Amino acid sequence: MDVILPLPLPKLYTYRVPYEMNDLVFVGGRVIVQFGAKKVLSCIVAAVHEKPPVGYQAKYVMEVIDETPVVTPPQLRIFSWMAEYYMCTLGEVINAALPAALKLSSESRIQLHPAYRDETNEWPLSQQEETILYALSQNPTLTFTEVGNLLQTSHFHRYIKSLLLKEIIIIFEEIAEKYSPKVVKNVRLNQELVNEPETLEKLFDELASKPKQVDVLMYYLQKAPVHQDPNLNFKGLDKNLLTSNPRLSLSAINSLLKKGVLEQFEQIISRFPIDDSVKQISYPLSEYQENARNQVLSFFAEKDTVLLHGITGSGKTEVYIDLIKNALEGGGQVLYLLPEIALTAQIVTRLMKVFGDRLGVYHSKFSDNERVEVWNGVLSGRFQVVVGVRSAIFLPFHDLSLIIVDEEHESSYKQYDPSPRYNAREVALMLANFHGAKTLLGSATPSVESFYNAKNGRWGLVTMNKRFGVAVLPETELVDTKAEQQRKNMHSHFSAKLLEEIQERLKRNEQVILFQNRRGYAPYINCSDCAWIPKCKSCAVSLSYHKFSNELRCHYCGFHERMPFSCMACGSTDLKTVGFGTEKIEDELKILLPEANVQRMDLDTTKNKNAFQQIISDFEANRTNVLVGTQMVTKGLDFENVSLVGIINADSIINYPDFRAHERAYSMFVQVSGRAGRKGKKGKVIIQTGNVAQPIFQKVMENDYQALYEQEITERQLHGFPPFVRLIKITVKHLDEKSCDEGALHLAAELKNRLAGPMVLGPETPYIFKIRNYFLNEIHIKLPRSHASGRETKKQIAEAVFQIKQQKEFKNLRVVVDVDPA
DNA sequence: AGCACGCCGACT
DNA sequence: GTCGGCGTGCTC
Repeated sequence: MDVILPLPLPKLYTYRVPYEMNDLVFVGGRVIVQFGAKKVLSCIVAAVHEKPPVGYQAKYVMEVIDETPVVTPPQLRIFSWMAEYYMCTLGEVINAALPAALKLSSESRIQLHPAYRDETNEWPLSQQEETILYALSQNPTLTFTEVGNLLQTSHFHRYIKSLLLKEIIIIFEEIAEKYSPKVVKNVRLNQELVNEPETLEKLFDELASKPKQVDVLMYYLQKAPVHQDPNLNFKGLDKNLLTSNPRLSLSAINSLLKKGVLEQFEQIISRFPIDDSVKQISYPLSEYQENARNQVLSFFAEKDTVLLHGITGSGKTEVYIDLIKNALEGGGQVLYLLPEIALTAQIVTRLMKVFGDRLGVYHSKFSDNERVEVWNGVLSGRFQVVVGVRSAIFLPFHDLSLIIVDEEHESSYKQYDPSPRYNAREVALMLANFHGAKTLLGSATPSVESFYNAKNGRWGLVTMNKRFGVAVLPETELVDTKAEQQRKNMHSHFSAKLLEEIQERLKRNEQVILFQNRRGYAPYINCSDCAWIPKCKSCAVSLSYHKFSNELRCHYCGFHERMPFSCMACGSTDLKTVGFGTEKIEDELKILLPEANVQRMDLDTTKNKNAFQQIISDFEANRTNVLVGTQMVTKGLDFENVSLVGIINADSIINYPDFRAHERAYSMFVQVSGRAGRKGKKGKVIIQTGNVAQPIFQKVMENDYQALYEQEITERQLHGFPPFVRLIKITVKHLDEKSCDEGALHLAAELKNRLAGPMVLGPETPYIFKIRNYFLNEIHIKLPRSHASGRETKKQIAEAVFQIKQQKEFKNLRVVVDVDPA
């Protein structure tokens, strides 16, 4: 039997199945095996066969966990595809796919040897061993981690080994199922009392002197009228319903339980309660939307993928909902993907109203137990529609018929940090292909790649360029900050024009959103006397100043320290902040417009679970006049009362050294502008820039996506960027700068040797050349589209990396391969 | 990824 | 000597 271990190992491992487990093992189920000397872990069965690997005596499977598969065969197919396409191991994909609670892990524990007695011990014991023994006299068992903490060292294994050798302790492995079903305590009437109404009547007579207990019983009978339907008693009532009711006495409930009149029992319930009170509401489509829906459907008759290019406020969501309903009628499952910041309570509630408890929600803010329930709900077919973030593509669908990828252009569909470095949009297309499902990609500002596919006829293209209802497009005005500066019209980062407009909204009791794409107070500080700038010790970046916490922070490694009082280089106390982030904008606005109620929404103010919702509801209830924020304020939030949107510094968004910079900037401007003036009111957008001549503004103001696309596609063709080539980014990391540079050079040379020379670019030292103490170098591969999937190229890359790492001077080189980088 | 093993330099 | 620090290699 072959298993996939949730580790970055390049191959599968084969275990022998004990005879008695033969019938219990199947593909997609979890089994427990021992891997290595002691590690015990759960893994997924990938194949059941009888071919032992070359020359090895196999170990046996220890235990079979599941009675039915947790991973379905179509999932294994897509996981393998991901591993190959994104150049990672199956183990890494599985690891990312399974909710942590489905991954059983072992924690080694120690306890005293049953035969050990303190007084008969003849072994000399070290200080550390004494400490462990003492701890074991207080606790029956200790985990390895606990021992490590106890001794304040990570080298505790030698002491454990020593104690083991002296037969003082024993080790055992504990495997914990981390998923725990939610259990409620219920109470119900003693069944005899239900079966024999006379006994119940008699009971009431007996309780005449105990009015509190009668109250409890009456309440129970009112909530669960068992005399009308005796079956109701099986379900009983949630005990909390009784105990938390202030009109009922707790001691009365307890005496009834004691007497056996009521009995308590436990019930496993779902974390997503079935709420049949939700009436499924359907919104009728407008004629315009219906037309778009029909176009999508007719494209689906001949094409698998359709791009819906619909401007903000054109009512795409209604079209999606209608298409989902349509797909469900055909009996299949539907996956609706949204970027994290767009998956808000607003949209979930809206979908709930239509799909009720057939809808599963997969969000990264969910607890692990909740994720397992969604996983199981999809597996069992309870959830036919799932709305979720990028990781929802891992769910165990067995019969998808439609996938919707909303805000298709969003770069957050791409995962970078832990491998697999996948793009959920691309995986969705492959997933649809495997399931024979259709895919609808939607965006107001499609990615250049997608629009290219739609224009050249590979995909269908449906356009919605009218705003829904009476909503009108906002009016956009550019403010030239350079000119205003000269006219002394700038109050710090605010132009007189912007301030004036904000004040006007305040008077009219309308709301304002200000967008600044950088968090913190200032990106760096600077000594006025010696020009010293505090830098991160581990990364090649300056530290950002965060006023609220009075700290300097590194946005790359998380390092933070107190804001110094004086310059660390010359001792001068004249430290000034340079540049600005959301925090400074908030601060200054509070000073410039003291009457305004300003709130900030960025990564720093939304760290805890409820903060985000709190800020939103404050704004919704008009308790906040001005909302200052990063990208978070740009997505999916519909506020009717917002009539002004200000972009504080447009240039910082445009000026990125990246071939997607303009595309991203355009999309961001359009997205933010979309927040202004919904539902009838004409909104206004003010863009502050030092470069009014930048042609992108013209396109934003005229809402001319086509022009942007034409411009971008020309450039991409000219310079060889996607969609005309596939990009693969190879990052070479090393703790030593010289080894990093040399390793990168060698690797690039090897790649040029193996691949057609012009495809390999670099190595190049990136702008931020060190992160977390690792020096970086980048190599880019440009793979012509004619190379199909690039299978062969990837093989060559893998071999080249392997070969370089064989050389002992590059042993410690870390190589990260990113296929289709964002 | 962990984790063992083994080599090395430093501390008392 | 013992302790703690890495580098290296392996896991059916």
